[in-house]
Amino acid sequence: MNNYDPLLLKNQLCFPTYAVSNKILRKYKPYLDKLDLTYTQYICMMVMWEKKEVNEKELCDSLFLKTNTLTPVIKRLEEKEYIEISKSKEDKRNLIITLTAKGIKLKDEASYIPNCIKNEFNLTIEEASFLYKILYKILNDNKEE
Amino acid sequence: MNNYDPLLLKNQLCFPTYAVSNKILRKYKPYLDKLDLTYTQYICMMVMWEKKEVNEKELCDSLFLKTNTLTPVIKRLEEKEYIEISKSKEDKRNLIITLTAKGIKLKDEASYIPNCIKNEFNLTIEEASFLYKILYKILNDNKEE
DNA sequence: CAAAAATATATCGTGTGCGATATAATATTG
DNA sequence: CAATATTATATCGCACACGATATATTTTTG
Repeated sequence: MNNYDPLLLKNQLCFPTYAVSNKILRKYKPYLDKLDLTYTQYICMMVMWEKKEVNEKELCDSLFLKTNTLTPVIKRLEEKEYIEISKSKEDKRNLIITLTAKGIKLKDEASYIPNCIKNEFNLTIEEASFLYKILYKILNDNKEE
Repeated sequence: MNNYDPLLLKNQLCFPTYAVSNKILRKYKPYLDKLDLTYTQYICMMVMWEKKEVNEKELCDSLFLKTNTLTPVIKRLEEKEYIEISKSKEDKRNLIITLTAKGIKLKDEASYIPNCIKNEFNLTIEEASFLYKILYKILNDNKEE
């Protein structure tokens, strides 16, 4: 009597997470295109707007990504002059990333985006806050790492 | 008194969705590597295990992806002989994708994966089922499309 | 204080995911 | 029934994300 098949797409929890993430990125794209930013560049800038100065490790930790992903991204942001990159004098392994004046200005141009995105989705406050809570529970759970 | 900044990473709902999706894909990778499958190939195979035969459009719709992503993926699955690709006779635009015997066998080899993945995450039944519900609400909501 | 371990970053190859665009086949419409 | 629109798929270039690996620097340890 046990017909439950865990390999059915509709019985998966991972798949809708992946599909929703893709859908969100597609929603962002037209807005970010106007600023000539990718989503990954955008979330890097969010960290920079908040911290003003970080090393690459801190940036990686904030975004749950690694240097093999972010090194090329911060190079592109440097080319666009939103950040500056330098080596730390105290610890020459560290890369110091600093927000530029142009980078600060970019925040104003991006400020309308969150509200636009919010309007693209029909979630109640309760749904949004539960979703937020559970996602961070997953993110901060380092079971078997 | 309004200090709420929507451009703070921690005030975003999109970011943890994206980060959790990445985290899930990283969890899958070692298991899927053993089968020489990527996650995208894996979810294609899930559709194939269920439907046995689909056209590319149905596959795209099932996975919320487009042909520019899936055409190369199904070519790789064909090279691995898990599926066969042919043109429909009734409508020559349609690509018919058929599960092979080798593809059917692969399901047995993959059957242990869902339980392994479940054990990597500490969610209660209630959390998982709420998360599932809300993710599909987002996926099936075609507001302004 | 020298050898070993740990840390921070860089580089490489692979496979997505994306919008834009092209093409061929079918359906619709005047 | 021919012109037009729609549909299904393919191709292109770009920017991730990923594990594996390499390198330089700092810290730890015997």
